[in-house]
Amino acid sequence: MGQCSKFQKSIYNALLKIPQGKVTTYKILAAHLKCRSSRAVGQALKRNPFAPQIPCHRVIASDLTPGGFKGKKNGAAIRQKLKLLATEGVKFTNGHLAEPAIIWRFHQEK
DNA sequence: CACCGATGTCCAA
DNA sequence: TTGGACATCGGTG
Repeated sequence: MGQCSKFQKSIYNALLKIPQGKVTTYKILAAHLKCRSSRAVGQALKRNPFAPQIPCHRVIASDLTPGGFKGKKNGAAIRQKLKLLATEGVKFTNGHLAEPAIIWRFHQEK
């Protein structure tokens, strides 16, 4: 972790607060970090050297599509992401999140 | 549906 | 120190 910037530490710390079975979005996460660019968050996650110990797979896009995983926006990596999420009880149907109600918003801390 | 600009951060030269 | 590249988003045509 010594190689990580404060920004990345904040991201990883926030990720660890997401309960199993819930997901958040790049935008929500960015807002929680007081960062106006969700893109910056996505780039940090791509660089995440600790996947999947740090649950970067619990972050999806705002339109409820899976987003990316392991640097890829589609392909085997995404299938693995969906599989991981399925293991945690998060289901996707027809390419989008089945139950938007499980989206984790940081405002309630529990 | 496709394109484009705004936005914060990281990395290589 | 600087210029491009991003696991994005929202607006617009």
